[in-house]
Amino acid sequence: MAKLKKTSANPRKAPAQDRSRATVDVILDAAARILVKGGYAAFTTNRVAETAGVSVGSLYQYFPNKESLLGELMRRHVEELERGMVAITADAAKRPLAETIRALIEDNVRAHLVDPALHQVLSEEVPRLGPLDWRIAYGSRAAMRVRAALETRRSELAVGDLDLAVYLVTGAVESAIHDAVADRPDDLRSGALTEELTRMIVGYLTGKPLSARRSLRAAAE
Amino acid sequence: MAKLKKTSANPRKAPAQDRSRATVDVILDAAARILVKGGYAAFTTNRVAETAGVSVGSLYQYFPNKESLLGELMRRHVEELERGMVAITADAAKRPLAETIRALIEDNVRAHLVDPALHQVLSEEVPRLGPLDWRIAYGSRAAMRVRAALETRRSELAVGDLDLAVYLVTGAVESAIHDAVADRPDDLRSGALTEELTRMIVGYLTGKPLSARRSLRAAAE
DNA sequence: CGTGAATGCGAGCTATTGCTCATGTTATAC
DNA sequence: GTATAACATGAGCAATAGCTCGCATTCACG
Repeated sequence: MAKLKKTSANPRKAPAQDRSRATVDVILDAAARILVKGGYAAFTTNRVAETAGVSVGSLYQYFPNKESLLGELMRRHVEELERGMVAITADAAKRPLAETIRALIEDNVRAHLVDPALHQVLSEEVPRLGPLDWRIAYGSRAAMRVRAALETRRSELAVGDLDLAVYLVTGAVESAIHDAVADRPDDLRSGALTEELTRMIVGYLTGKPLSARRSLRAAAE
Repeated sequence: MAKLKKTSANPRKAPAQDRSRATVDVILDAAARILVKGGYAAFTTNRVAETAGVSVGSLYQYFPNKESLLGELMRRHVEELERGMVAITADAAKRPLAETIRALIEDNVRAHLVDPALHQVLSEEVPRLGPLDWRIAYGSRAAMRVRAALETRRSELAVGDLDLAVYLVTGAVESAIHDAVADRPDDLRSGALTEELTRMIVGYLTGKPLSARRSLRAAAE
């Protein structure tokens, strides 16, 4: 294996014509398919090019190195993940806390059910890409949004250190849902996991058990 | 890179003399050091042998392939992780639920503070080793133990699906602590995270907020 | 058209890896 | 002391890997 030698920080050419934009897409599609099918071990630039039906040369015309391929794949994924969250946290001040939290969890579940296999490989098997890694960037941005949302309802909260609480809560939700994609897909789809998670989080944050949950759910719809 | 060709399921020789037992240890030590220092990318059999001060030949006398090196490293780590948990869950019937849960969390924190760097590389960067992977095996055994412990106090629980609850709770604890090793080491060491986690979990499981927590902690000591 | 730029090609270079094997050295058994 | 098994060595093989570069093809546009 030639050691990824940081090929002189090469910002490769951006596609200008339609033909090349299609090439870029076809390459990324192939990359995703390979990751899903064979994991990171199968992810070689030669194989990606072959699967995409283009030559390695073309691949390296738009991606300076193998790492950047992963980077772009991750970027696109995060974009999708963040869309919903922004909308929900923006409305936090107008709605009851429990409702916002349930909405966030539901949205997270929904996002994780889109191409779950790729999502999983990307976050479990792909080596860390340094401090610019999407997981870190996404995680901290998500935490900031949730923190801001919770702050609009500070009086309802029964936690001391809000930062710590946000850290705990976002981490728990993210990881529970993420793991459940592989381990408990039925509970994910049925909403059972959403239900329990919501109960756990709301109870923790407000200090009061969320018992009238059925009615709350009805009210939210 | 020669593709790990499952070298004919070779069970290598086990060390018989003291000299060779020392060799095995020195190899595993070097392997751990390399993983911690350079991550999985730096983990090559040649480098491990060199760092250990032995030849590759000697390495392959005791480990059939690179994978098995990781396997042994993981096995030793899990052994350490499980020791405390077994003791605590065994006593679950005799103690209040909240106390058992706090003890489990505290023990998990303690375990994660032993060689945290190695623990992290092992669980984040090392490729999955198939269905025999330690993470899966360990996770499901841990879940079984916790489930059995909770069952001895079923009447205090306010959850419907105990399996789901155990899944949620063990996952949340494990991942929160794991992430906190990297993100919030101070909260981990100060006990703040233990405190909040315990509150969250006990509240969720019993349906009652754990408010008199200070006194509970005092009683546990 | 024709010309330069954009795009595409793929053989093959260089580096490195996992692992073997022929050979040497040390311990144990008798 | 000698034979046998355990242990150790390290040059080097086979297999890839990431990536380059000289050249071919296609496009935009006058």
